[in-house]
Amino acid sequence: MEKQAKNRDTVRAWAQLHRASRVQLEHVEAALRQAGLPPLNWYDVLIELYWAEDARMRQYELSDAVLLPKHGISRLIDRMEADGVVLRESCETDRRGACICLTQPGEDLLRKMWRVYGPCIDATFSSKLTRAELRSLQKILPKLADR
Amino acid sequence: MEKQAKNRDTVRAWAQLHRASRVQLEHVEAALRQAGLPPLNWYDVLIELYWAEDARMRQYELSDAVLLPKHGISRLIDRMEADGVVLRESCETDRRGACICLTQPGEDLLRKMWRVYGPCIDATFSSKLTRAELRSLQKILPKLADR
DNA sequence: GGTTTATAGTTGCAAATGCAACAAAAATGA
DNA sequence: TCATTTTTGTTGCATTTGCAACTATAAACC
Repeated sequence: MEKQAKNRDTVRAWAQLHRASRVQLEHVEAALRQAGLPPLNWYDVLIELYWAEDARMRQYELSDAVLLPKHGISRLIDRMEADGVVLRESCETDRRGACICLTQPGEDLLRKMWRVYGPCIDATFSSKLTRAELRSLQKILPKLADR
Repeated sequence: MEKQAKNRDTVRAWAQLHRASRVQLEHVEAALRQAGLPPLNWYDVLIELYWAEDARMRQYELSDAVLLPKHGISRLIDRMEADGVVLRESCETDRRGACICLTQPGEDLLRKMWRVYGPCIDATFSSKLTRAELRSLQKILPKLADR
């Protein structure tokens, strides 16, 4: 189990990848919570909408962008809509689903979250890496990131 | 928001890190589920016990090793004990908690899971990286992995 | 057109997770 | 020794997630 000499390095890198991700995310989630802000996946949705044309996207697009299954998105949007940061607007070209729209309060929240999130990335991530290491990660990680 | 030119690369690497981890984990979890096996955190606990002296650990040690809060471990062990793969044995030197012991069925399950897990790492992880990239990750990621 | 298949999204129910409060034992320290 | 604080673990409750079944619309195929 994980002991064959030849795979050993591989498994170590694998484990480090997930540990690094978890550790980093824990920091951010803790910071957001402490600031009385919603969890990170709200940010993920908000920023996607912010980047999208007309600040609107279909749920299946969000689902793809933030790596959440469709029913996960459905309920996440329920909560966010109840909070007023997004809006479901009926879609003319496809009556099966709605367009999810970013509201002004949503954009405000996005900014408020970034003021906590951004510094957190600096403190726990970029400050621990050299420029070269950062570039290296940027080259390697995308290879592991497509589904 | 994430737009300042100077931080841009940083944020991209940050995002890739988490995306890579998520994508990879999804593959493994899906494979395990399809094989009718328990989720990955069972494996994490089992392998830690397997590596431990006398195949036994305290819950706080597991908590630290697998990055799960103590109440998370407590309940995870509940489930695993109910399944017979670990055992809570009273601890002589500290009557507050028990020692978690790996059972024979637990070791069997560990092997069964590895037969799915291992090949999965090859297929979705190592096969996408060169030796040099692997070494690079091994050097960089640990810097991001301590709490 | 009409039938079949695929896609988008919702919902019920069970399982897992997070948070806070709690209990009990151990360590600290006056 | 006795009171205080820390550590270890459990439990109740609310929130979130996962899975499967379902509805409704759209697309594809005769």
